[in-house]
Amino acid sequence: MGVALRDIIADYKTPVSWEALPGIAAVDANNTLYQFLTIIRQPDGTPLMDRQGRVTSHLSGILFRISNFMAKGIKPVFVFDGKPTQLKQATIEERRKLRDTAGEKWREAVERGDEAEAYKQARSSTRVDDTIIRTSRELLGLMGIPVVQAPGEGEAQAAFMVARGDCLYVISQDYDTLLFGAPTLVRNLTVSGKRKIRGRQITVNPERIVLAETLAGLKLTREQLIEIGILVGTDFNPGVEGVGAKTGLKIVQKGEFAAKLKEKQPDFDPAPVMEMFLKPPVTTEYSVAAGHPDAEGIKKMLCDGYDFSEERVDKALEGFSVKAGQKTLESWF
DNA sequence: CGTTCCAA
DNA sequence: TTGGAACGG
Repeated sequence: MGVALRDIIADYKTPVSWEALPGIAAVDANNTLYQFLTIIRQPDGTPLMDRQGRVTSHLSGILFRISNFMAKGIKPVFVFDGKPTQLKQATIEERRKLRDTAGEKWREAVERGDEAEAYKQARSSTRVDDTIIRTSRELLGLMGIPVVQAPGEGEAQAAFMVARGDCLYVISQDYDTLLFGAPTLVRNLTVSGKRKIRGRQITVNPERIVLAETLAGLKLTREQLIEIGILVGTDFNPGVEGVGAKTGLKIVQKGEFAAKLKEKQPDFDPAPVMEMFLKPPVTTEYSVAAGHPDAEGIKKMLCDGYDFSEERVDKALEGFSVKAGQKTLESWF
């Protein structure tokens, strides 16, 4: 998915404890929903569904994660994607094809009883469609979570909101927000900290990446970081074959970005992509103020509408409303 | 992913 | 009490 800068950013990630995170956080909504939909599945790949067969994985993810956020003093603002730019069309089309193929392979794997393959293909067939967006927004509204509609990329809008000081950091798994200028990015903000990767269980801790520290450490300007992104490939351009983050870093540090592109992709003009990261469409028409959670409304939607257990929803709401607006010990100092 | 269950 | 397995919808 996101721009593959992991290998050069690794040294500038610092573990961060939950105690250091209270405040307003700009959540990359599409990234979060995609994550829920890919991961909250049964071993054969079937997502959580109500009795009518409507997918509910995202609703489960939102309910429990936000309940935990609230209990820890993290006030999320969900930022949704707007209209994709023309630059992204090729990527969108490519992803659609991959999803469709995966959907077929999933069905085939289920038929022949290959559970591991079914799970893998099901994940690859994940799509954050209009229904997922609509139902997520409905639940967030009932929870009193502010929602921001980005004019373009949600990641750009989230970065902008942090840069303006309206939010403390962006929550996303992708590094794209750094290219969009997010001063601080927090990854792996999950409660359990445990993840099963290929049968192995590993502990994943929340980590913080400060853009200024990363640029200083790599001796780069933000424009140069974007240049590396362009070389390895972004949602807006395919990248140069055989160039990863480390090679890209070397090329850019030697000042050979333009020359390398001219050599490998003579017909490609990187200026519009650079422009997209430096001056993306964003809006100041938003509010990060949280509303009051409507416990009855949430129960009506989830329990009556989507067959959630009332007991579990009640429990999630408990941590929610009790701690909402309550000062954490940390914030007194 | 996050919660709950259950064996040790 | 703990942590891996099963469940949730």
